[in-house]
Amino acid sequence: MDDLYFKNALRLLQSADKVKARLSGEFSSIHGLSVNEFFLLMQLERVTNHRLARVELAKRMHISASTVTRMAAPMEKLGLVARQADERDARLAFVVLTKAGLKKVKEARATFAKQATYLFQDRWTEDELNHFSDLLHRLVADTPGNLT
Amino acid sequence: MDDLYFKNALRLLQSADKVKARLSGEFSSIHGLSVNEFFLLMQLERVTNHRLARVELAKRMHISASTVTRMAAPMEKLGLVARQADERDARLAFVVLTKAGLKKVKEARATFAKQATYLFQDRWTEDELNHFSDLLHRLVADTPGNLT
DNA sequence: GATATATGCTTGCATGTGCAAGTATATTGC
DNA sequence: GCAATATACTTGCACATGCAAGCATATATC
Repeated sequence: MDDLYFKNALRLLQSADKVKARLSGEFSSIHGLSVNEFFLLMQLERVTNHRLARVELAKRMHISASTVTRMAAPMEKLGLVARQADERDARLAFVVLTKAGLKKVKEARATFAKQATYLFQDRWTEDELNHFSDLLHRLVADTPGNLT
Repeated sequence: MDDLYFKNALRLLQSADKVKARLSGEFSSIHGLSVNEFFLLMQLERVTNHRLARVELAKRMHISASTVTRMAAPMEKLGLVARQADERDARLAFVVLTKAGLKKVKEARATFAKQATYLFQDRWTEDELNHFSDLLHRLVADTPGNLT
């Protein structure tokens, strides 16, 4: 069994490396967004009021708080997100999705979907896709940042 | 079907982010190696003569050639890998695993295996693991750098 | 054999990222 | 109410990484 654990973890990371490398190039050149920035926008999109505290965003994306600060800054300059304070707790600085950000994330989603299609289409059956989806879900089901 | 493609690609990347974040911290503190450095050593370990040209290593790891150059330098200082020239083609600079590197990769493999165990043990059946492994394999089967 | 093109590697630069420390605000314990 | 602690965020630093340019060598064309 140990070998099976090892093999699965390794293949998971290698597959993701490959897919991410393939996505990254084209993705950023189309929308001026990195895949990670796209993920950040999607986190905001799916949540009530389209806003999250920086710490919460960090947890959901498995990145550090400082990275959130630094990712948000350029996107704020582009007008995709805005900074919003909390009335009760002056420490909190929400990242909130703007109208322009909402539009951008919808466009980027189409690109991501197209790339995903290239990855699986004509090679995977619907059954395989459903099963794969279920198994992957088990790895992220308990994660508050699961985007699916 | 489009949604299914999208969901699978997204879950794959999110799962990997989560697993990698979890691995990274503990892993580097134990062996002084990053997960990526460990992957590089494993690429060398599994290949004839334990050596690869930098360009070949880059392809197999889905990283740029310059990254290989920069990853190899510190590991060379630590004595884990060495530089080796080709007799026929003076452009080639192989990265070759040393005896110390071979020892290190075996130790690190144990740590990786332990972490992988935490990930799946008590939550996944053998059937599920085998099926997951097969499906992941389809994503990397045609990749020369597949480590499994 | 000389020139043009291709290939392998390195380096300068810009950007992304985590950790530890610093600052500001909240909460807790007394 | 005040001191101690905890939390949210930012910033300095170190390191990782890709791209484009540069250099050296190999291969192709003539």
